[in-house]
Amino acid sequence: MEAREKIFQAADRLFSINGFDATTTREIAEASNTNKALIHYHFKSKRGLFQAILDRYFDNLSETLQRVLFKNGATGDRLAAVIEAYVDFLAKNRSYALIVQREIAGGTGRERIMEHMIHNFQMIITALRDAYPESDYRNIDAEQLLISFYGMIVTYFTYSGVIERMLKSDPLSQANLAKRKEHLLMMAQAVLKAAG
Amino acid sequence: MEAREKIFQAADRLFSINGFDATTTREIAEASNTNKALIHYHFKSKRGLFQAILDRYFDNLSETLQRVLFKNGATGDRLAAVIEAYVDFLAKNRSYALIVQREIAGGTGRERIMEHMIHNFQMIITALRDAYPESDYRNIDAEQLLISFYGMIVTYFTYSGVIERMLKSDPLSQANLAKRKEHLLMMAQAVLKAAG
Amino acid sequence: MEAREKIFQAADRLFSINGFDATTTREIAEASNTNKALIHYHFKSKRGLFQAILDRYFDNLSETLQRVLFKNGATGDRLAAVIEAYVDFLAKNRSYALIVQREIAGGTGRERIMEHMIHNFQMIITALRDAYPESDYRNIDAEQLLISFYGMIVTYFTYSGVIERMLKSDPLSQANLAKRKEHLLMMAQAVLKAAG
Amino acid sequence: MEAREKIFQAADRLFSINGFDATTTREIAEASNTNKALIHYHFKSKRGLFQAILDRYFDNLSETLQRVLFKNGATGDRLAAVIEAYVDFLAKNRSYALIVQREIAGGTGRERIMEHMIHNFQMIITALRDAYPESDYRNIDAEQLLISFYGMIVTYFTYSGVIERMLKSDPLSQANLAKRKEHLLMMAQAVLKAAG
DNA sequence: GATGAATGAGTATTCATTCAT
DNA sequence: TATGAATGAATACTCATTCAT
Repeated sequence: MEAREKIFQAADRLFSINGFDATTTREIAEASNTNKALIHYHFKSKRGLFQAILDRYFDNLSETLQRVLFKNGATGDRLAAVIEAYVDFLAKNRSYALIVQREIAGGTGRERIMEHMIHNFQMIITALRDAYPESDYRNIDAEQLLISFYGMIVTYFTYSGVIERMLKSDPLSQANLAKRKEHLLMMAQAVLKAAG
Repeated sequence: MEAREKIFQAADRLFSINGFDATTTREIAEASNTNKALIHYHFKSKRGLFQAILDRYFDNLSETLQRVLFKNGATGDRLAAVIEAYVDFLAKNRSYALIVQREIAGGTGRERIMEHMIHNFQMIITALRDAYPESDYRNIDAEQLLISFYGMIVTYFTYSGVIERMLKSDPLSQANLAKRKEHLLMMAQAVLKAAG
Repeated sequence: MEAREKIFQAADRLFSINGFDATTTREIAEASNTNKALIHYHFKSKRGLFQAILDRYFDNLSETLQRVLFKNGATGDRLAAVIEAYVDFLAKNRSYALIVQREIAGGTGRERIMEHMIHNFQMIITALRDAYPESDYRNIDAEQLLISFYGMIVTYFTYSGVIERMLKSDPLSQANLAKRKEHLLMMAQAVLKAAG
Repeated sequence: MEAREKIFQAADRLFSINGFDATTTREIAEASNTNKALIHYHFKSKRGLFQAILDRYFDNLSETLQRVLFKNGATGDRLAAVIEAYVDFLAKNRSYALIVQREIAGGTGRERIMEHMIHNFQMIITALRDAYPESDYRNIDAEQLLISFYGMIVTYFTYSGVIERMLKSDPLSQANLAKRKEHLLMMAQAVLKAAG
């Protein structure tokens, strides 16, 4: 593997475990078997490296969402598809949720993350609204619903440490992920039925 | 106000804004109109100060939950009461959610927070289960439900920056908080109805 | 015991073990079951406390030497008496040698110690010279001899850690001290005989 | 000169003058025309720098002793050779005696120094014993003799401040060093004669 | 691309000392 | 006498970044 990519991956892992501030360039250099100066050669600065990591995640996530959102289908189907896609994305990109969760709470990278976030959220809302005639689910407040489902999904990953102790098994195992998805879909059906 | 308490409050504010690592003892000393040495005199270390802040929050939260959980009432009523109490607690203690969210993602203080968290979660689950005869809501998976509602509630506060831009108004205003509560109660009713 | 004396003794012990710089007023306060402010009340400053300890030692040592030096007797007897008295003094005041050895090598207290030292040395030389007619031991260089015997005596105490490992028994036991004295007296006789 | 060596030499000088604790990294950085961070880059820590200095001294001393000890010759010649070599070493390495004297009295670095010391002492004893038939000097206690001569030699250097005032001339001048050596050799002859 | 050396600015922490009571 | 609280100055050490090769 190229040095640039080795640095990238070591940093991704360390940032997700210890956060941006608590991760040092020396640690990244050691973990990637390179040296501090090379990090600056490839990424200009520690923050530049961090941004590169975030950008890659957001590119992948946007792409994933777009692929899923603009298929035709009923509101319920679209909602289900987004839920599944989001869960799969977070399961595959373990570091993403941890990094974002920390950074959104405050920090230098907050603004950039918020922009991505808002962009994605609005894309989702547009897609969902687009799927149902105003008349059908007039009681549904799309923003509130989005926050709720986003919260339900993402919390499962950011609190996986706590959840592991509650469930007494790995929350990210195939079985437990399937169970979580099932629960989320049940929630979606329940709310649509109630609002219909 | 005593110096100890001035330090405590300044630190609480700064930690919640910038996180533990990005907050310096110099900043805390300046913000509290004291000096760095006094922080160590009263709290032994920067981390000791952080723990003192967390401990106070967890004491308050535990007390709040206990007051609300063990009133009599139907399952739905208890669930509604917990939701309201949690939202109120987070609204009153703005820093808490931000601090915990960051720390739970990883870092030196994670273990201690996780213990508190699990303790509270199990207390809630026990109280809810205790409220409904096994037969009534046999389809409800209490752990999944807890994660979901916890996620719905807490995300509203930790993502308040994003939400503010979506709603184009302050998510923590009385009006918006009331709206959020209403939504959460609607979700609770929907899921209970679906599972009943 | 009075607080003043408790501080004095705790400080004597700690200074001799770790040296002046490496001993903190907090340690002294804890070891003496008092508090830092009281040290300053009784001794003005950390250095004042140190000086008080040194002064007490030098007072005792001067007195001891004076008692022994100005008895009548032959040169050899006087030399033997000084050797014995010095060894006994160092054996009884374990901290003294350690403190002086460190301080004489350099440090803020050096000047004061050197003054005491020179005063004692000159007193000894005067007494020894006074004891023998210029003609008897005209080959003896009193200063050189003094340095030699002082070195032989004091090194046994300051290097007691090393010596313990060489002898495989406690250098400060009665038996070993007696052996050391015997050796020193043998050295004294040898040199006087050679110079006579 | 390289920065590493500049730091090394400045530190050697400062440690010998003021001791380990009273010497600050800032002083070392200034005296060596470098900066504090570079000290840690090259020596990991202040103590690491100190150890490096000690290690170099002990390497040189061991080598010096070995060169001198295992030449053939009578007991008296070997003793004389060791005395001369030791005096020359201390005269050339002014800092060594001061640093060791202080550290041997106690502190964090004591153990390491004691090990070197014991190693050298045992090497000397072995060499001396090896040089005389058991029968010749059966009254000589080699350990006591070693302590005595070590004390006579080293004290001349560690107390050079006091001695200067007594002699009223520089104890480290060529003339005074020669005089000291002469005295030490006289002592050696006297004791061998007495014990023979 | 890669790397050892170098650096200014910063960190948490500790210190002896003082003050008010 | 005794003590808890307070403080300015200092400490060892670490950091991200730059530079020369």
